Amino acid sequence: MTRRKIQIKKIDNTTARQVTFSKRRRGLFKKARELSTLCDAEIAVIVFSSTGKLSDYASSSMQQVIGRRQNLHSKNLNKMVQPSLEAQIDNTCKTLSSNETLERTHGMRQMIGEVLQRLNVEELQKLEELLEVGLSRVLKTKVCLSMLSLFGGIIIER
Amino acid sequence: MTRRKIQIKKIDNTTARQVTFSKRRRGLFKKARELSTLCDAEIAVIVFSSTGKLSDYASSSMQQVIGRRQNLHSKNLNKMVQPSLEAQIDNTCKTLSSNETLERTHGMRQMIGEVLQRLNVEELQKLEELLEVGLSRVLKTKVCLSMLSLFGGIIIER
DNA sequence: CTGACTATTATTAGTTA
DNA sequence: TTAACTAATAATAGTCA
Repeated sequence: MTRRKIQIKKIDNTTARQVTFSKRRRGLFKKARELSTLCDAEIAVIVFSSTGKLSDYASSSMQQVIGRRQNLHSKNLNKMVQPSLEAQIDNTCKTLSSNETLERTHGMRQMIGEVLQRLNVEELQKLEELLEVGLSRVLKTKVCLSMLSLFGGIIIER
Repeated sequence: MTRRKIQIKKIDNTTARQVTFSKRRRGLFKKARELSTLCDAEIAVIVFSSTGKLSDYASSSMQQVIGRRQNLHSKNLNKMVQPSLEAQIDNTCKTLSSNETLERTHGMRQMIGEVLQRLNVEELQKLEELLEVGLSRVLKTKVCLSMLSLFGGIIIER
């Protein structure tokens, strides 16, 4: 597309491929950012490199769709002052089960977004272990189906 | 960026904004496709227009990340020959609760992907209603926390 | 590897049909 | 409206430090 026109197929040379990956990924994110700003659109871009490394762009309201917090890249990730995991879970449970006025699905989705914004990776892993131990097989099945339903619903509604 | 350089801020004129949206969205998807092909990367791009309409691009392995089936756009979506919703759920439950060798989390994630690929939008909505009725509030809380944990885990691991 | 350079191609803003 | 056209800007493949 410049010194020479190239054809769009996998670049064999590993080094060249990595360089192109970096350049074009930056370009892709820039385009996404511009489109979002110019047209008031919400955009999420998720990229896995061939070595499995994840990077992403998300306009503000899409942060929760890709399940990450605005400040995930902060060096101070684990040093932030925040309530304990237990307190956060407890608070989430209380909010979930007491707020009768929230439409259920909407409330759940919002909750997912809100809590994701407060938990970091390590905490999510602890939470997962916690559930791992506590859930019966029957419950797991229901959980899975619920996830399926809701996770599907978040994205698929169109 | 052509007849004139523009500055990147929301385009006021509605018509112009819509036109630009269409053009640039196509450009964004093309860039994503090229990056995926050239560099063997897995990419998902999710776009909501300002009016809320969803469109997306996903390289093959990312189809399940954005929760849609390869043939979602098929006109024959609802005419496909497939087992009843009840049979699918039943089968999913059996698989989930009988396969002892599947590592739990991995199994769940795989299941989500697999089932999403078989259910269509209407079926997901029916499934959601079904769960709506059946789940107690306590279970809902656990379901939400599980989703949080697993949904977070899918994306956040890096 | 990483960043800067630039000749060229690709994208697109504004225009016209 | 929607589509095609181009002049002009933007992105980038290849190169070099």
